[in-house]
Amino acid sequence: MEDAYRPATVEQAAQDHWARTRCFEVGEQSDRPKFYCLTMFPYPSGRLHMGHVRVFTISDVIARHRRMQGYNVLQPMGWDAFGMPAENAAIERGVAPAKWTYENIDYMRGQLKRLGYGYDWRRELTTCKPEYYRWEQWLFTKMFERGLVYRRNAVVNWDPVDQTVLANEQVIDGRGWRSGALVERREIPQWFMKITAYADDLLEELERMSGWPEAVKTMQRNWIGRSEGIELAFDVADGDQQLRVYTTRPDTLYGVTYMAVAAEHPLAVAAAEGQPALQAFLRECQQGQAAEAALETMEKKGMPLGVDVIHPLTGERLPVWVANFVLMGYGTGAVMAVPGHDQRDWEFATRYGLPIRQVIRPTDGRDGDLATAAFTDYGLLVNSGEHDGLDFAQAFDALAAKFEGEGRGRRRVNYRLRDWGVSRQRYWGTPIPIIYCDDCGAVPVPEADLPVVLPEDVEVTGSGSPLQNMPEFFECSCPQCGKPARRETDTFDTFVESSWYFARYACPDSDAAMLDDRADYWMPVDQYTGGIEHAILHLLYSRFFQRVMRDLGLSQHAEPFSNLLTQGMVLKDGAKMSKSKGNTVDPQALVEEYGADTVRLFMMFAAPPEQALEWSDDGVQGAFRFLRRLWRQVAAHVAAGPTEPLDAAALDEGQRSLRRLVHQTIAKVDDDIGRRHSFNTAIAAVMELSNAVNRFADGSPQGRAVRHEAIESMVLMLSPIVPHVCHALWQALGHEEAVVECPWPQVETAALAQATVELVVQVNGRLRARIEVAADVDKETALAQALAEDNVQRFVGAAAPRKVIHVPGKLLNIVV
RNA sequence: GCCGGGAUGGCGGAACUGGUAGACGCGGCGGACUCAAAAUCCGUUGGUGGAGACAUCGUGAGGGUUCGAGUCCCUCUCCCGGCACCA
Repeated sequence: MEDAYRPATVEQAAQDHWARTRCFEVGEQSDRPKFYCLTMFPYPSGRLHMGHVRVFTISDVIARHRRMQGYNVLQPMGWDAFGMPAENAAIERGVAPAKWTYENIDYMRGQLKRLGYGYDWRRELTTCKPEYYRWEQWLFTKMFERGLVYRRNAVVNWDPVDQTVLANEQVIDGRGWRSGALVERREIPQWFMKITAYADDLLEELERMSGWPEAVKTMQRNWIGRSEGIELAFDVADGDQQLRVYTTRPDTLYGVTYMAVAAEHPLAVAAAEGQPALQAFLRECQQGQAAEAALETMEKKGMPLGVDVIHPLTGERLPVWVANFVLMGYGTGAVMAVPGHDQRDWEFATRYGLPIRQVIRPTDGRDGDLATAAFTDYGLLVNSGEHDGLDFAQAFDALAAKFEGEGRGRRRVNYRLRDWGVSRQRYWGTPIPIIYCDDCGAVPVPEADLPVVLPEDVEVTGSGSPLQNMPEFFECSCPQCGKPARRETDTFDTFVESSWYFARYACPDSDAAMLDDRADYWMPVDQYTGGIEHAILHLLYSRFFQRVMRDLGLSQHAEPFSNLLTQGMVLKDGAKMSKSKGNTVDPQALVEEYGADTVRLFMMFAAPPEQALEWSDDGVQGAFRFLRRLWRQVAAHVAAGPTEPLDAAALDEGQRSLRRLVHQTIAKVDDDIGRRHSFNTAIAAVMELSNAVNRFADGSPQGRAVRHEAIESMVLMLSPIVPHVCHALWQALGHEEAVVECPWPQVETAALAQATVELVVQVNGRLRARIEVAADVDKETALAQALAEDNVQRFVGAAAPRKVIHVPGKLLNIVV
């Protein structure tokens, strides 16, 4: 064995071994239980960044640990290859998106291999290839047949100068990123997937998903936003029209003092005819961005339409206002305003001098003063005629029954979740397989004509999609009647590709079907790891697609991911690493300087996976130093010659003590990696063991046997984290079999036994002494021994203890 | 604005189910080795007082529950993620 640790040669040798033995290529014939370990696949942006290294290392450690525990582990890798950056590169540098993407993939694949991840590369997926997206197009046509997709108008960010649709991130301070023009909201026809048809199922199943973090489940619950309320029609005065609204607070109905409608609402459009001031305001409402955060934070403005509605209970006339915060696309495009009991309505009413009426009285003695804010809690009805004195539930039932009897309203479950708009007016994406025929309407492309291939040789200008200028792409004939027709030039949202790739890894080469039997063997994913930023959209869309695939008979499973780990970001100087901030650290340079193992070790040691990780160059040095120390430790042990077998019964106190630590550490590391995913504490525990071995000076035959067990255990325990150096060290320890094929070390319970333990002694909850007691000591004995301590006596004094709390094996608290 | 999360020494973090605050690592300081430096090794390292034993303060801020709170509850501050066309 070499004296010095040389990562470059060590890592090359280990990677050659894995490639030669193809040990990460797995099939479905196995007597081991399956374990499917997956990370969110990367966008091929050009080079790996530290965030990638972090998430892939987390997953690789889990996969290698499971493998040692005897599972048939699948860990695949692929590329989420469609998306805007490729178009941006095309605009800026004139390189075709396809060429740019494939070159990035080639480079990044090399980087992944250099980092030593245990992937089954035969299953690599690239979503911009027709073999992949044809099945996505196929699924869309099946959803079309089942009525799960439809077309309607929806709002986009419109750049009036570049004449193009902008993504939210391309709008900076309300202006187009390239033109600088003020962005407008514009409605265009788009395709939608009916995720709302699964809203209740997606919501309810969360209750049973014990392997997901509570925070993610809470966010999804709130996103789906199930509410129970009443849909109610107000009669428009002086006419036969009705204004429909939905409310979850029918108990506040007597407090309605005005109505608010969206600028696009028919009532507003009709009222604006011949009223230039109102028309100007409606135009103003269409300015600004489509993003909800922008809408919610903008100044709330409105104007009266000069139209009244009749209050269905009091017969009072209520003015209808148009307001910029009410959106036509959500709900009915109209809301009833209760300024006394809704804060946004309160602010609007205060601004425009509209009446504020109290109709709910607090039940806990508060005054509920409406002069400073709305009172939004539940309470008892007042100023509500015959309904005075009812509580929320009673008022809800009474009013629902009344309106249902009159045919004016009905109880309704409503969701905040909206259907998924999948149309994008972009080039670099999966073509939507639809043909528009003047006679037959929107017709899905027949299965035999799939895939609709995206032309790769195009010129991207940044103004609209190149597909719109390519007759050879969009000119076609109607599949139904054969007449000349026009192909859809919009492409899919890239979230569509990432909503089913996890299942496709099971059968990436299947050209007869989207999924086959192999998907049922591997699915669901046992461990899914990715960024918390995907907590809602990607994970909800994937849950939706998995259900659609189940309902089409492609899978038996409703849920795609059994266990979810959401990892934090990698920061430097407290900020997310980004080119614009100039605070990036290139993984490639570090791998070249220290080796992959050092980078992996630092990543796993610096922070628990869910938390943000603060980058530290010194910390990387420390990780490298530890590996070098480990190397020397093994080298010194090996150089001292072979050891004799361990005889557990013949050990002295010092030997038993080190051996106890070995088995305690195995138990802790197994739990830390396998259950808690607390890799940083697992590494700390092995470091402590390594320090203890260094201090252990016993050169006797049994002393060396104990040290041998400790060192072999350390190498096995570290091998999921730093697999290359452990591959070399395991060989140096004289093993024929590679460490990657070794089972996880077993805890020997007998080695954990301990005759005495340290007990912390507190007086009135404050630490005053530590005593050594028998492991099974009773309370009285422990108390007597504690009272014999000088420092305990000082604080207890002559008084008799009022109360004694004994936590066996931990603490004794004397209360005086 | 709404939803979710976070805040512990000089720094990254540990404390898993309410029971020893600061494991492990980095950095600092002192020492050994060396002509010297690097590397390595040993010791030490939250603040204050004390020679020490030890005492006392201390987990973003303020309050509360408890024999005991970093951990539970209430109020607040700041930071991060998401908000449906970034991925």
